[in-house]
Amino acid sequence: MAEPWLDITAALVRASGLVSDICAKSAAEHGVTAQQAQLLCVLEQHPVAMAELGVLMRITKSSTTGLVDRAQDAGLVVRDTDADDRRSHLVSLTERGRQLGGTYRAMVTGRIATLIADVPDAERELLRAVLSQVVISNQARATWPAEPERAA
Amino acid sequence: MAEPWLDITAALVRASGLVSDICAKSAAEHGVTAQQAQLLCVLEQHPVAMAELGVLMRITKSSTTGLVDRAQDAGLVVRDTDADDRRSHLVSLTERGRQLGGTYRAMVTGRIATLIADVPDAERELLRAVLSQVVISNQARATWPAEPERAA
DNA sequence: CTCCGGAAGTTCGTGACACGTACTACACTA
DNA sequence: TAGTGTAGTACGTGTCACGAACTTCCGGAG
Repeated sequence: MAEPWLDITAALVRASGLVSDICAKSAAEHGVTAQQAQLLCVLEQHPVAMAELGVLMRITKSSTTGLVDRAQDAGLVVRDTDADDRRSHLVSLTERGRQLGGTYRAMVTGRIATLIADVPDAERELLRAVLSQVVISNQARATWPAEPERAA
Repeated sequence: MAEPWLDITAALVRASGLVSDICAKSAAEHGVTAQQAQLLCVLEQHPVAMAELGVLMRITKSSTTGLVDRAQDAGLVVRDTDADDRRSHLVSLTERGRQLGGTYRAMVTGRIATLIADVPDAERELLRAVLSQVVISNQARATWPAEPERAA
């Protein structure tokens, strides 16, 4: 059968689904859901208050409560009361959550490397640069950690 | 604050989330869910049997039944018995489903055009070509229609 | 010091959507 | 005709999203 031709919208939407499926599959292989895996990524760098978590993940307060409840039940995160404000809780990773998040990210990274293995280095770097600029300019959710700005 | 540096995995995962959010928001503005919008896209070209729908959308038979039930209740699709095999149903779009699917895709297309408005044409074409090749090579779910192969 | 408005988070009810299991109706083959 | 397999549905379960209402706590004004 003839290979289909994809315009930019089709390419981006289908690529989005492909990457999303890789994340979901990798999460399932770690015994967690895609949402829990995202939570672990968001918490990777430092503890975050519940309200801020909801903002970062673009979900409501009640959804945040449920997601953190289930992650806590699974032993992946803990809630600590903020000493300065007893209304507020800080959510942080347990050792188990940190380790699982690490191996999850390694698995996703490996699968993405396989996905783009046939893309020449120059095109891959352009893909990286263009998508980076697009997600930064459009305030994409930070559901995968970034590195600090590196020297040129 | 310093702009973060994203490697290829971070860029792809965050871009995936961004595009997914555009689809979800556009679907909600049409009064449907993201899954229902995907269903309308899959059915856009021709009616599909239930079993094949599940395969195309990468969901189980029971999930397919539920999704089609809710879309049928919303007046977006109909089921027809296959004359050759009375076990089988073909699912097709209603006029309302076809129209809603069309305006949904136009809305997503417009938002994606805005997303990449600042990307130079040459880079945009390379992005399109690279992502197209990646999604075709990796059998991404066809949750957005393609055009038939066009003459060079 | 007291009171009020607002913040932080939880609870509850609801609905979508995913899965697996078991079932019914139907098709095909020996 | 009987046995095997297919197509789809019903049911139970769990996750995850939302909005409304609630409790606890904080900070500022009077």
